[in-house]
Amino acid sequence: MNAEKKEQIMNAAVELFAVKGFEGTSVRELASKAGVNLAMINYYFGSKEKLFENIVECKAVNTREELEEIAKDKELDEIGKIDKMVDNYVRRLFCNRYFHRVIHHELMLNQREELQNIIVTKLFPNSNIIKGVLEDGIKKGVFKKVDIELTIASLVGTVNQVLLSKKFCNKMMSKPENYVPYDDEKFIKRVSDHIKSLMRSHILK
Amino acid sequence: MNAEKKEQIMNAAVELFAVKGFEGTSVRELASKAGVNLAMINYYFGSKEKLFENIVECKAVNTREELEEIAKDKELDEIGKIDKMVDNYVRRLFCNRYFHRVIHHELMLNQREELQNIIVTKLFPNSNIIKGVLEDGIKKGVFKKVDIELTIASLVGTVNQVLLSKKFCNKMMSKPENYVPYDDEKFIKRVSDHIKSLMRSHILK
DNA sequence: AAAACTTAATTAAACGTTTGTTTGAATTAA
DNA sequence: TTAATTCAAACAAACGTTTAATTAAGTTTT
Repeated sequence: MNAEKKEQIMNAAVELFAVKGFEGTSVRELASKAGVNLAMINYYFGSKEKLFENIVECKAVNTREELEEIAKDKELDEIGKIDKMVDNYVRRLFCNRYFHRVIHHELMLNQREELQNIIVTKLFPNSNIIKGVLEDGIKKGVFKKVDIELTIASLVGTVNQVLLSKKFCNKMMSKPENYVPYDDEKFIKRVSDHIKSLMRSHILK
Repeated sequence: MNAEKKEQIMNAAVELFAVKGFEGTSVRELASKAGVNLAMINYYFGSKEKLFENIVECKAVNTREELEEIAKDKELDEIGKIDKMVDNYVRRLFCNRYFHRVIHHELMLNQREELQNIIVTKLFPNSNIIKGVLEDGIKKGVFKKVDIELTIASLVGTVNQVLLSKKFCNKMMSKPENYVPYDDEKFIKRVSDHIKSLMRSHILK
């Protein structure tokens, strides 16, 4: 197995799936972008759908560990943990925005049951860690008794909102149409700062 | 032109596009669901893509007027306006969740430039009205000097987050897999209340 | 009011492409 | 020599769209 060529195909696929969707991407276009022969995709992955599953399995970097480390850090208080998790989460999503789009795209559709289950079981533990920190803070009396689940939805949803539509994002931010906000370090900080401030005022007593 | 049959086709299309995506829906499946002959779709709309454009033009109910009425209401103070707008927005999106999914889906993809422009020009004025209220509140000194654009992103993003993936939503809310939260009046109120509380603590001095 | 005519709506069948996938020969690597 | 890789070509199936024939509805003429 040529691991390098497999990588090439997967990278091309992530970008195409993100921009055109799974159904909107043909294997010919995909092969062309990856610079490999059409038949190589089925040779390596078995089918277009198996390629998709392979991508989700591979590219879902183990983010749980990073978050768990923050959750266990005894040098941080509850709000400090939330701050650090937000920074971590925003940065990671901005970096892997193509992959994240693919995931989000797939979650929206009710196709490919199998794939949905893989995604949910990979994503769920992450939000569970944040949930734990919120619960701790409430128990200790440093956080208000907020709606924990929806607080997480606000956190995740805010990032998604700016991440998922460049056009709408630029219009809202009064940036030119061709501006790419996702590589702009200042913009990442702006989003991070906003969410942290939003969370602080919402949960801090 | 048989307006009733046109409606049938559009309604079937919205639901299918929402669940399977535009590319993932075949005109045969669509015709079958709408209970019309395959050729009727091109007879009435010209093409599958024109049908899509037609849906966006037709179904985008003029929500601007409702929001503008709230914005102009002299009986309400700034935070009262925000409260009412949130209620209005959440309820409307939950009611038209299929259509909203289609819009969101299309905004994510960078296909069909024409269609994207239609959508953005229809959606943009809405967020601009909310923006106006936030600016007024800040000018009057009753609101904190928050990041206005990202505050709107949080508002919209929170609703989207619970609206766009039933599976993830149910998992997060510890509901059974087959539960449909979007018709549950209690759930709508819960989301509304959360966002209002989030906004109040974030923007109120 | 009936018949003749005209236009609109509906249909099954077929159109040419494109789709994902497979094949079997050619090439490369071990 | 053997096995793994690469490739052009072909596969059947599904795609969006069009066609030409038929039915229904509406209008005009007798």
